[in-house]
Amino acid sequence: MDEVHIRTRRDHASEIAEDYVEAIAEFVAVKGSCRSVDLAECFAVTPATVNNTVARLVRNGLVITAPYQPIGLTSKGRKLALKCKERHEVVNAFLIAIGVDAGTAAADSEGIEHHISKTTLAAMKKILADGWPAISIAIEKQNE
Amino acid sequence: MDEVHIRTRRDHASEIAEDYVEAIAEFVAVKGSCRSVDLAECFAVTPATVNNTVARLVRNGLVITAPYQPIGLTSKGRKLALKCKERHEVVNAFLIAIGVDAGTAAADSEGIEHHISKTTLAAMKKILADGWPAISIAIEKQNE
DNA sequence: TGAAAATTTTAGCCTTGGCTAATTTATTGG
DNA sequence: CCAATAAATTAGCCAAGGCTAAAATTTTCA
Repeated sequence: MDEVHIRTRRDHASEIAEDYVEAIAEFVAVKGSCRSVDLAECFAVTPATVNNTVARLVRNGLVITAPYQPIGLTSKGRKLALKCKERHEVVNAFLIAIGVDAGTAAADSEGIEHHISKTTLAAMKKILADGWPAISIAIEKQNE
Repeated sequence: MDEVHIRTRRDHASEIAEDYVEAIAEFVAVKGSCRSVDLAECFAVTPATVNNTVARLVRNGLVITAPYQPIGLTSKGRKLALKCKERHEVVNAFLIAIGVDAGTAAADSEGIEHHISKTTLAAMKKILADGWPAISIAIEKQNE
């Protein structure tokens, strides 16, 4: 059991980092640059919190910025952002595929994405690409 | 976007509480009582951390205990534990159903469970009970 | 241009959830 | 029964991630 919870804790430590790089990449892509005020609005936190968090991400080598300047990603940050974006989109699409409404899917995928392993992500992608796996319950029920 | 992240933060704040009540319920069920040492081993944290966390859960009305005594749940705690256990089991079973191996399913469901809304949980349960959406339609058609 | 507005930063505070080390209390075996 | 061991608590530390309030900087527009 331990290893499981150790991973969960590790996942959590990187959740905010992942959310930030994903958002920064998005703002840069959509409006050309990313500012503190954008992230504050996006995450519903104060500018002070953004400043604090961005400083940590700079220390971690994910983000580059300078005082009163826009916020950008390092190549490491861009790489992470890309991975997260893809994973996020897969989870979102998958939730919709299993019948969850778009609004709920968007909300849930935001929380879920950070806890999806490579294996589970692959399983979701496979289903999105190839359809459902071998039929079990439904047909068995029908055949009873 | 904001509301989504506000919910994610709220979810996270209750994650550890949920994990603890779930574990406490499990220890009580399996071995009759729950001690600090059980939780420390379960979550791979030090006894000091367990003490600290349990004190918080007591403040929050989920847990009852006394110095050097076993750790139990309040009725509020039991109710939460039950809800979490069921949700956890659904997520786990669902991951296995989509083709994820049991070990990965166990690990991923641990992190995912806290971010699953009622709606998504219902979608997973429906699939576990009735089979895949597209297949169901196919069978319905066959039965026409 | 220069004053008001917006943005960013700083300082100082808080809770959560970790840790170690030392102490206290219970438990167990000789 | 009491000493050794195990378990639990306490004290004090830390980083993450929030906040407010005030100061500094940049931007905007009259």
